[in-house]
Amino acid sequence: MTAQTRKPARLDELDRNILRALQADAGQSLDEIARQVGSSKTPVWNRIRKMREAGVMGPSTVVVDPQAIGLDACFFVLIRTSEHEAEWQRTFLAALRARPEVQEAHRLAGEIDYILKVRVADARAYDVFYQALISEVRVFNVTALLSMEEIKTGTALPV
Amino acid sequence: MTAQTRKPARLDELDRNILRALQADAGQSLDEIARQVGSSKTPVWNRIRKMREAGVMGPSTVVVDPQAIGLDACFFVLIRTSEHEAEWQRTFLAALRARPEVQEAHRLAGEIDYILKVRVADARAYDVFYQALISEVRVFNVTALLSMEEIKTGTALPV
DNA sequence: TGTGAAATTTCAAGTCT
DNA sequence: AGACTTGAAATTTCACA
Repeated sequence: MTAQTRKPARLDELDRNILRALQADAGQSLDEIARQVGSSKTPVWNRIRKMREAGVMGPSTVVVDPQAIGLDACFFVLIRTSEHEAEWQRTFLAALRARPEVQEAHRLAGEIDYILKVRVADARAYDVFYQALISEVRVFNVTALLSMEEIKTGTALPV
Repeated sequence: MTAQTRKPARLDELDRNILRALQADAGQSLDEIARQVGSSKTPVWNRIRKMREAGVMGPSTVVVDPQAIGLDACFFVLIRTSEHEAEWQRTFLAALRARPEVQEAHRLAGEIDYILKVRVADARAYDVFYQALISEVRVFNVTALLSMEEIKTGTALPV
């Protein structure tokens, strides 16, 4: 159920064009997409179905402006730990998954063990999050990097 | 055109519920959403329109599985620079925005000046990206953190 | 504002070239 | 395989409470 699941999934040029169009705007009609990729409704629709089933694309979502809902602060958190037992890791991952302010979490290769992207209302709210986290699980060293400006954001992949 | 645009946008409980539903799955029908938030089609539709216009939510997109399109490597790149002139920054930002492998870029407070999230096919492709970047713009120090496992990903905000 | 129903589009399948 | 056709369901509009 985790990590490193191989997804072969051969995609041709038409598939990639469809993905590009959908990433730009998933709310478009089939006709528009078909026109953009230079094909017709039926084949486009069949390919979308196939890619959905293959897990190439997940459900569609809307991107919400964080500031509009009062989430003005974004931190990247670098975490070093001394513990590497399975049990510790299990608790840690569960804690991360349970906290909605953690937008992203990766286990890393090298000196730094984990990196998190955390979105909160302000610095005060980050401290609350931080205190809660270190009380739940033992970590060796934590560095928080505060974002001053989002230069680029987006989930769009170069397909 | 950049940074720190204030978006007051008063949202009530119904708005927030609608956002939650749309973040979970933007492909749902109006009827389903209305049922979930305990309202009816037209008011829900009006609020969605209003929030779209206000920029609270952007266009809907699909999340594409990176592995399915051969993007198996994910790096977080920490960048220190000695230059802080406006002209240098302009060039640097333009370079980041132009490169599709850069999924995210933030200007930071503190010792580290920038953090990037970069998605590429493999370590070799990362090196190509890295060489291209440092040939375009002078940077003092670059640290690349390789992700071994994506514990949590997603754009869903806790609205 | 929210409600209910009408008209226009769009989806999703089946069939045929 | 891709193009036409069709029934069902969705979106968007409009008049009313």
